[in-house]
Amino acid sequence: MINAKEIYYILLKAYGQPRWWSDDPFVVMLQSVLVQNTTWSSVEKTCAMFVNQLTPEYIEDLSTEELEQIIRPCGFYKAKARTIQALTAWYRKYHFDRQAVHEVPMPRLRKELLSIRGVGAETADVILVYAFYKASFIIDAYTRRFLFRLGYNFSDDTAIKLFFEKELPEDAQFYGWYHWLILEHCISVCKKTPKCDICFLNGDCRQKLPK
DNA sequence: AGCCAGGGTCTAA
DNA sequence: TTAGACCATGGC
Repeated sequence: MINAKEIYYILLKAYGQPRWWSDDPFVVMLQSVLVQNTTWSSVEKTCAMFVNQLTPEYIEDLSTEELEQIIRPCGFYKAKARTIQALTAWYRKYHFDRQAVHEVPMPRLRKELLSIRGVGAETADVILVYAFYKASFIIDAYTRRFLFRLGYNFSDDTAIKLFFEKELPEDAQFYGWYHWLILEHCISVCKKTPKCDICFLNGDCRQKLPK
């Protein structure tokens, strides 16, 4: 069966140099919460309303109600507003300094993020990788479906994480690129065509996961 | 019209 | 420890 590295190079060849989520760590934090169980287009529209004021200082100055109204189109707006405020407060402890966060060991950082209500495994890993360059492989719905289409049937996310992390170099940039390629594949191909050359299973890229 | 989206939390068994 | 209910809006 195809392994994690082989998958990466197939995707790389198909889609080219992957992009990074955002070079701004706070944008990554905000968007990773907003995108929870929501479409990316809603996130983009919401972020456009901030008009270059997507800074932690600006968010801090908003009342909870104001923040809720701004992010409303992304759904679950009460929960997400609370989470964004908690994340911002967490980042303040590091003086909004990316380097200061980066210096903290990954496992401790991950625990800190997971202790924030509204931040689960995926959100924490997105923030770790794309905002702070820490290597923790990101598993989302696309990753699960993609692997299933390749013929894998993992019991849970722990097994998936191991599948990637045991074989790949412990490299945040690599993890970030990998996740982006899976995304690129699922959005550009799986959603638009009934078949593709990369997913094997029945040749149907749009099928849902069992259970 | 109903289903789904890059999730997370809480609860009951 | 796991399955299911719930959170909410917008797009198709």
